[in-house]
Amino acid sequence: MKAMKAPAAGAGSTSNAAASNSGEGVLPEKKTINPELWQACAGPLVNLPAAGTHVVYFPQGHSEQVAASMRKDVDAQVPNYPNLPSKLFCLLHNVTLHADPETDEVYAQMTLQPVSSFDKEELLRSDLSLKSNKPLPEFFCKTLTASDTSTHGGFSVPRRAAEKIFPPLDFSMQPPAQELVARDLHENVWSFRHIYRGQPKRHLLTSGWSLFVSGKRLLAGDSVLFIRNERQQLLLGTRRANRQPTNISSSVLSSDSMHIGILAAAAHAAENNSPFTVFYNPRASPSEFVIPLAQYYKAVYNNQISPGMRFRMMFETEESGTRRYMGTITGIMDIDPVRWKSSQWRNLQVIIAPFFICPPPFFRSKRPRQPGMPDDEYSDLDNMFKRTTAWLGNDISMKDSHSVPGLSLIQWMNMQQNHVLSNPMQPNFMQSLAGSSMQNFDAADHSHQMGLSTPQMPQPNNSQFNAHRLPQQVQQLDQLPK
Amino acid sequence: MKAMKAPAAGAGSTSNAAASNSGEGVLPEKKTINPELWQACAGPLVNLPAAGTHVVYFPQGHSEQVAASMRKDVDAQVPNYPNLPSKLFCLLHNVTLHADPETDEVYAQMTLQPVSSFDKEELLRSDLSLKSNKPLPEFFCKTLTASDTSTHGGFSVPRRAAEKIFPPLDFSMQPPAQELVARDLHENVWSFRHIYRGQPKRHLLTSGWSLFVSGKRLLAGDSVLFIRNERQQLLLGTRRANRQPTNISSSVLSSDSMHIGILAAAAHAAENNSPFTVFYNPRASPSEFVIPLAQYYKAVYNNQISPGMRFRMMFETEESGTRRYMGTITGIMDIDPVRWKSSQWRNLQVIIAPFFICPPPFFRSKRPRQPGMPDDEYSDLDNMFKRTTAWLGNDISMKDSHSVPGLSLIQWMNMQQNHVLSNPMQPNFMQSLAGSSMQNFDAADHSHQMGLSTPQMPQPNNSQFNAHRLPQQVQQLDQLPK
DNA sequence: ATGTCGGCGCCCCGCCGACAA
DNA sequence: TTGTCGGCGGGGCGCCGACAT
Repeated sequence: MKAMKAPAAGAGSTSNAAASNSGEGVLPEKKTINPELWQACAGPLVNLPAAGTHVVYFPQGHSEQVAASMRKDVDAQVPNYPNLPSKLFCLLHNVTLHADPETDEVYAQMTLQPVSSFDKEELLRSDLSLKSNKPLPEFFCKTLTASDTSTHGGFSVPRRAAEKIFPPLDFSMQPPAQELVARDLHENVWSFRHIYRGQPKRHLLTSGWSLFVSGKRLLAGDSVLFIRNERQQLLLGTRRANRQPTNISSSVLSSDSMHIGILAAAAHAAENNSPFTVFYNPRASPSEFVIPLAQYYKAVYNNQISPGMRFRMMFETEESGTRRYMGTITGIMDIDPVRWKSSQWRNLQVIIAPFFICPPPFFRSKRPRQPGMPDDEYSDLDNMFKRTTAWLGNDISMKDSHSVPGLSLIQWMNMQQNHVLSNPMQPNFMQSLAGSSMQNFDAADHSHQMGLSTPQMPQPNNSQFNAHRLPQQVQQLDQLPK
Repeated sequence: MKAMKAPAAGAGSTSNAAASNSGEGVLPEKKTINPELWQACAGPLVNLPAAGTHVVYFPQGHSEQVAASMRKDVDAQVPNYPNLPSKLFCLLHNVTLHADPETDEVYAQMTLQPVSSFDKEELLRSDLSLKSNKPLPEFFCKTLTASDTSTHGGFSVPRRAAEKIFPPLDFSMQPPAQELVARDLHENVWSFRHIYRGQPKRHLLTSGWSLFVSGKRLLAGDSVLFIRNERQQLLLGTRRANRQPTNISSSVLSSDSMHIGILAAAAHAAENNSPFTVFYNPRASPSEFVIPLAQYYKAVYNNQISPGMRFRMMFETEESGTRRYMGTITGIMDIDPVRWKSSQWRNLQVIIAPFFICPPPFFRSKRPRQPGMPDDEYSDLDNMFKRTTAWLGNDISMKDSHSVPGLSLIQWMNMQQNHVLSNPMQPNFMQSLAGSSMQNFDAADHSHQMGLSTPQMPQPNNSQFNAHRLPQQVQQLDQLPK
């Protein structure tokens, strides 16, 4: 069997027509980023507002993103901007998608213009844009193993993923094989030899794979994802596991100046109602800080937020799916009452528990799974038990299975640090938690309310719910640059 | 002859004691950067002020550095800061040296505190710090050829460089060879096999070299430099040729916000006399924007700046040496009279000519050269003729060879765009020019003064001096991110 | 179903002098 | 003096199934 020569994978692809060069135009040779691939790399919980609609911008959240990117907290050198409110109502002029040419890290550039008022029609248009999300195309996401990234061999494709995403093989060949061609976020073309061989039989990517690994500088623990779009084309993206903060920018600007720049730019725009530009990095930022106006209104005016209230939270799984958890509000207070008084940014303290509707013990899913899709279901439920029982103990009784799928709460209403830790080895947890979406709950059963006296610092062992809580690890994970 | 196995070049070196973590502390595992190596990588014209002395800070220049790093000019979205003067007198609390862990790009972090006044003693101390620069250690710098960076072979060491920098070989061996061990800016250890072989005989680095090239991701055109310090240790650094702007930071902060951040941070510090932090990137910044106080005073108060005045300008050669050129002032005006009125930043328009003291035609230097050292002499003078006659024409008469080595002018007094272009194929020219140092001249002979009516836009062909001037190319080179 | 490893073929990395600029 | 290339030997890249989990 002769090995097929890898046909110049990643060879210089010509850039697309430079169309989306509005607004800032930092990168002169801007390419058009495929929106589906961008969304897949960003994760299933990320939802960008639509251009032309109205949004709410939170300077606090923007500052948090910089702090996370710089692995440095906001410090006291930053001056106060008394005329800058904790939220700005803005018209979102423009949204362009980007990807770092070195790391493939996805981010979005938004041009915002503060507005002093808006009418009902604009609110409705924002509401409409919430529902117009077409379903994501088929894709799968796999975390690379040591074997996948070593120079010793190729890439082992999960069976269901290969059958769902890749073109069907011609099984009359021995062994069945074909050439796969996929484009990345920068329109670079990568080609792989896809072969079905071995004993037992399995799907493998061989020729071309090592060029991809070395070209993208992938390491074990990073993830690769393949998409088949509606035109049956293959797209592929990556996600880095080791989220090193981009301290590269520290060679240009001090983190203090960055924070000042964000606040001063927003303050200047707010005073003059002039447009300004922000960058949103969904996988570096703890939370979304630009949210649709309708989402804000539903959260604030359609619900009575109070301690004891329960709601649904969405978390991202390792395979880029989603999973439900339950959050219980334990307190409402400003996270920074000095600088940002009466802010709605992270003003809820929450504890989190896994969310079951009707979990039969040791239930094993028999129906066909869809590993890559945001399933929002209970596939792999035995695994879930393993993880949850490890930190919640065995004496949990979930009585609140009667969920009321209520109105959407907004993602920025988030717990501060008062949450039960899931698996400390799962760094995605904090990030997913921060980006979680919420749905309110039947608030009738308040038997599990914590009633903490000092909500910022969780009191251990005052309830079965936080019996295994580890405040130091919570603290530590909070400071990860997720 | 058996090839020596490369002894794990670049294997994980342990970080030094974290000492210099004052001020910002962005990088927690800060290493102590070797000052001599940092200086060599920064270039012979870079001169950092000493900590504890007084300096002058120019927000305009700081903003220019960001613009150069972002490949984007300052635009109109930046608000005015009427209370921010064009220069700030500051106490320089702290200077720490850094190097980008990815690219080895050198930069310095400075903590400045604006002062409302200073006394004579502080001015004298600043003056003293100007003279206390001990001579640089021996080093050489070579631009890598295609053969140097290809996987086909090793590194060809220039003969004089090897003899001057490397430990002497034992010529009783056949062939003479030894192992070289050198540390880079991050205290990583690289080892090379240094061998003297071939017909004709030459110095080569073989085993270990390719690991260095791939580890540093060096390409043909990049430069590598070796230093032998006073303890006979080898240090090595790199310089990238393709100065791609660090648009990585654009995924965090818009360039507008960066400019605003710089100006707002300086304005806030100026109002409160509070400390602030800046980063100075000598090879990305067009000019130094933090200069010693004494240097400023000498330039402003010891000289009568006027059109027609001549002075000496220092340029960096490709081999990291220096070369003199002559500048003639053709105009004095604000570069941005709206935003920065009466600023002394780049308020001189200058034309440039090569500087000869007594150039014998087709003189060929016979004395031993020192390729790496800042020679400030006329080695390679025939080459210089080739370059200069190509753009100045043949009818140049230099009558001003009687130089008066006057007081130092400061580097920020710089031409705007009104200069004769040297070799368009030499991208270092603009950078060196921007970082040039100046010495004033005998201003008696004004016969070559340009007397331009519209100084910003040079009028072609109104003098023998700008007969070959190419404004468009000047413009183009000006926008390079040097 | 899939992660890891021994086996091993062959490509290409990398050391050599020839040769020319 | 030094940049490039043909020659060529050997290390490691990369394809294979075995085997374990």
